[in-house]
Amino acid sequence: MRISTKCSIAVHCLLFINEYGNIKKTTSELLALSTGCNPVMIRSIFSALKKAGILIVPPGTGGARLACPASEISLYRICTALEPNVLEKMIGLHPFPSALCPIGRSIHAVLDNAYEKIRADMQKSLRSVTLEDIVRQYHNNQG
Amino acid sequence: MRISTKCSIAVHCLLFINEYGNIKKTTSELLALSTGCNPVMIRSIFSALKKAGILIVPPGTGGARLACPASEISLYRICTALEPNVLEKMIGLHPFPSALCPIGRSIHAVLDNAYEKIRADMQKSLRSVTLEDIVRQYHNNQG
DNA sequence: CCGAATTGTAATTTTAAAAATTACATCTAA
DNA sequence: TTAGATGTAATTTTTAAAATTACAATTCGG
Repeated sequence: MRISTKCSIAVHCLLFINEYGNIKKTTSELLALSTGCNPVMIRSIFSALKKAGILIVPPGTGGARLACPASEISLYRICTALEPNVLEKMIGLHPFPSALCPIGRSIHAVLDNAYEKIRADMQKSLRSVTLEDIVRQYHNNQG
Repeated sequence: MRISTKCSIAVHCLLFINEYGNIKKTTSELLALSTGCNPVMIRSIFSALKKAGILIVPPGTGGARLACPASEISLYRICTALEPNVLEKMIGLHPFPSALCPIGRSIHAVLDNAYEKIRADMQKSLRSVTLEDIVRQYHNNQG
């Protein structure tokens, strides 16, 4: 699985809430309109962000708001909130190498070793970008 | 799109050819057996590796062999041979943000800016692992 | 306390992407 | 010339992502 569009939708919503959360009641309906996806998708994303301590979502009434400063919300936190094993699933393994072949028997162990390095680098990279950076970029863009 | 299983299958095949290419005629049929996928998939992967200057595939007769030293074949070269825009497709963008919303209008530009950093880091990481490393790991694993 | 507006979530359907299969033309060397 | 390969297009199957439907639970103004 790639890093799905959910991550981009989540960033979109968090940015929206950060910028306009005080002047608009940020409901799943409103954010569905803004992102162009459906309200159930938004609620499912919010549910995951809530569990991860990123977002406060008052049930019943609308008006989600950030649970912590934007500088503490990295892309890594967002991605793993939405899909805990995102890095493991990022690079696909062929599921049925032959046990009759010496390469087939050890390929998964060998690849895991190589991919582990890629995953560690990717984690570091995803940690290095925060919602704060994205907010700054949005402001520059609005210039 | 994630980095598909094609990349893992390609590494499997290249490792096989590097280790046993001189004592076995490495046909698409044989590698299909070893990897557990079908011969057409192998031929399609070989076709891409051939165009990228990684593999020599004599048409008609079997017996593919490496076109350059294992130390020059990085995971990045393999991945991009198989799917040129692999990094661009790695993180999904939601396709229809609303043009009526200020966030909706600029979200793609803002995300592209953030994701570009992730992609650059990922490229560097994928470049840092070569078939030579994987061959070494295979030998360690064999004891 | 009622009811409109909202969140929470399970179940289902639709859509899109990955992989396998089929088919057949082309190439090579014995 | 023929058996055993590769090359590739077209189709089908399988799997994963996303949308939709449905409805229970929550909140708060009146």
